[in-house]
Amino acid sequence: MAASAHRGAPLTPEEISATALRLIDAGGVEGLSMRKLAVELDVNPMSLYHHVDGKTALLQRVCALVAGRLDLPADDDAPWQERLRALGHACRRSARRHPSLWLYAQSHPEVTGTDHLIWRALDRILATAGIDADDLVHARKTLFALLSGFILGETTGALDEQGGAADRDQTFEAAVDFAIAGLSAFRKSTA
Amino acid sequence: MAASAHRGAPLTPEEISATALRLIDAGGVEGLSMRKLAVELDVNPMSLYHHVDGKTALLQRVCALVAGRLDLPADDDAPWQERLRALGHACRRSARRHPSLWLYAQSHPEVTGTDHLIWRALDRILATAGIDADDLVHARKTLFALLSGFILGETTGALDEQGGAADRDQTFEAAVDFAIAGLSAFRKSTA
DNA sequence: ACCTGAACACCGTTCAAGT
DNA sequence: ACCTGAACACCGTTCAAGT
Repeated sequence: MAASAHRGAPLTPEEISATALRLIDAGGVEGLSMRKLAVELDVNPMSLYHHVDGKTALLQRVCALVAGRLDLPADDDAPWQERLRALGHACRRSARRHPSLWLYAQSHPEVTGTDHLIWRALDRILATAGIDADDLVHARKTLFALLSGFILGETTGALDEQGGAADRDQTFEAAVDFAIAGLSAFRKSTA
Repeated sequence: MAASAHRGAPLTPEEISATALRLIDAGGVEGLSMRKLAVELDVNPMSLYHHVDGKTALLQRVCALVAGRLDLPADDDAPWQERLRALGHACRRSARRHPSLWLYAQSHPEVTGTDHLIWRALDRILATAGIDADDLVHARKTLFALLSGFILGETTGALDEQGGAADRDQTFEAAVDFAIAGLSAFRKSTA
């Protein structure tokens, strides 16, 4: 009845993270438990604690796994508007693939370490856009809020429930246009 | 040792919600349990189930309690920009008073029922701002995302951890300016 | 070294029995 | 009607004992 000894291979970290991600996608972060993960890996629940430092550490690794798969836009010479749009799409794509994990990560930022990859990329885009140095922090945080909130609303469904038969992709494009126009508030401030 | 019979009064819904809110503010939504709430009310844990339909229903009531205390801006003849700003400040104030509840509510929108109060008020403001009817849904959802994301980031601390010694209030004002400028993307679309 | 059973301190919730 | 004890089906995690 109980899970028997693991089949040969000694349970790699990659296997643990990948399986956890699969369970999260299927049943949500709330539905993941160390015990269920152990069953899925055909292993005694307590064996996991020899490879992971606890549930929080496990979730951190899974977040890192997903973050590594983001395909952020290159720093090419495309117009900054396009790169901004591409950054948003990359995040949305990932969030649609792993909704429950994104929901969790956004409520528990300590688990992702403030997403270095994404925000550094955003900073480079804003620099190209000619944002005043004084306002760069404000601009980054504001765009962070907009993107974060959009993905949150899309993931929870709050955005859809707000009525209006509008297509989600269409709304997202509108939000990007809004952001591009909004950035003028920062560019003009010292003019 | 165990909690004895309740002291006289027969445990009103208001008392339950108010006590739950207090516990949430003190120890987070995650830290609230039916059992702890019962101890706090000096009642047997199972007695609660005669007055509330379960933990989810309890959280719904607590959210409604907090939503009722929002002081949203009046529909006066102040400029729409000011009313927009005031709407944002009202939400931020509430979120700062009850951070854990807001965090929970934003990840579980089913618990708030899409916040009718706030979004109806926002719609009225946008109407005053002269947004095209075609774009109103997009505009509302975009502002929803921005406000929601800002409060999320402020509540979790993700916004602060992004470096920059910028004052939070200052960043919020900058975000409102950004939003006001961004709305021009909607106003010009049919011109 | 690696694995494991039992145990601890929790959960939300059900249900039959009490008053 | 209202309350309650015991119980069920879960959690994450510790720890001493096994191989």
